[in-house]
Amino acid sequence: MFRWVGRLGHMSAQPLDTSEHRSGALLDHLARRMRLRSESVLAPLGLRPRHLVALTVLRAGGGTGQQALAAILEMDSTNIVGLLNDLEAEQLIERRRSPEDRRRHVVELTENGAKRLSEAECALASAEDEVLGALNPAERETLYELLSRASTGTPITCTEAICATDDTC
Amino acid sequence: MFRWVGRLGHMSAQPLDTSEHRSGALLDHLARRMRLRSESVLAPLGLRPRHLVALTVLRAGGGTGQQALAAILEMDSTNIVGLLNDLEAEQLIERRRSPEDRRRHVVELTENGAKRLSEAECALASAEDEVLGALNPAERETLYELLSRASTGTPITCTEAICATDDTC
DNA sequence: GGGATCGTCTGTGGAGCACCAACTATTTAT
DNA sequence: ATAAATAGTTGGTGCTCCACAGACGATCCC
Repeated sequence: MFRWVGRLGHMSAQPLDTSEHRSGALLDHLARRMRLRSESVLAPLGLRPRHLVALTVLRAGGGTGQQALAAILEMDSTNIVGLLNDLEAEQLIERRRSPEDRRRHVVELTENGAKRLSEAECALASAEDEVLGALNPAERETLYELLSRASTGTPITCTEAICATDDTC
Repeated sequence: MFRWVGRLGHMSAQPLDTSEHRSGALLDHLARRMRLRSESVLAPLGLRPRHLVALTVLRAGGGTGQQALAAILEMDSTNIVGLLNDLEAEQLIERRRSPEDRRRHVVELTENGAKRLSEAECALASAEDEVLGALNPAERETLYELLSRASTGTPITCTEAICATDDTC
């Protein structure tokens, strides 16, 4: 509620009363639960969770070089190669040389890839039902919308150094 | 928008038009991004991301046996031991023998643990700002609330076999 | 007493992934 | 034109996470 408490009196701490609502741990927890279920569901489709992440990112913002992709996925670019090799072997993505910079490989989802991704998402319905069972459809949609925006947007509007000061927190 | 399109005509497929909104991949993606940043931030506090997950779960629903904890975290119970050893070594949790079943170790967050957890969440502010930069405070709170409910609740109210039928999806 | 259960310890193996080094193809700067 | 920087690829190394199995003591239940 109030992140500004204590700013005025310069009182030292009292971090207990309103615990900061950080989503990190919950994100981690739910992602794990989901991933465990996804693995078995995705296996018959020849995919792994991380393939699905890559495909999803590519669908959201395709046509990027694979170095940019490495930045988005925050993976080492050398490992991206293997990942894309898997996907290209099944014709889910295409690597085309960029016309304006022929060093660059422009990665794009193929029609096949979009279809496979859809199938996978479809197959994950029951897994999601288990993990997000406490949320009704409208809430799940809200969740999706928020996650989607957070994932693609990432504008980092202001790097306001609020918490970077010396204060106890 | 319309998830009910095509339900009436029993047309076969067309999975392309409105792709199912599955949060799994996005969850995975964001959790990874967050975890990468968390590691460096949490290190000076002597914690790792998975410790934070455990502490968060314990704060939400403490006083459980560690086998129950293993079920919640969906980890092997043998690995829970090491995780709790780490936390107990720093007096962030306590293992007390259950009075009614003395085989059981009831795990609970100590005051120290709650404090450390708060500090960690506080320290993660900048990390979260980077990852969830596209969301405003209200949206982040909504996200937190949804994740929290999904994480703790898990009642799996109705196992309505909507999608379990033969239909293409 | 006998069998099942909880927690603990140890070890093993596979998977994910970061990092390093070397190489090619291409662009850009001097 | 030559040098330096960049994009991608390949191969290898090593660390961490984690599931799984085996064995053990303590305890509960029948």
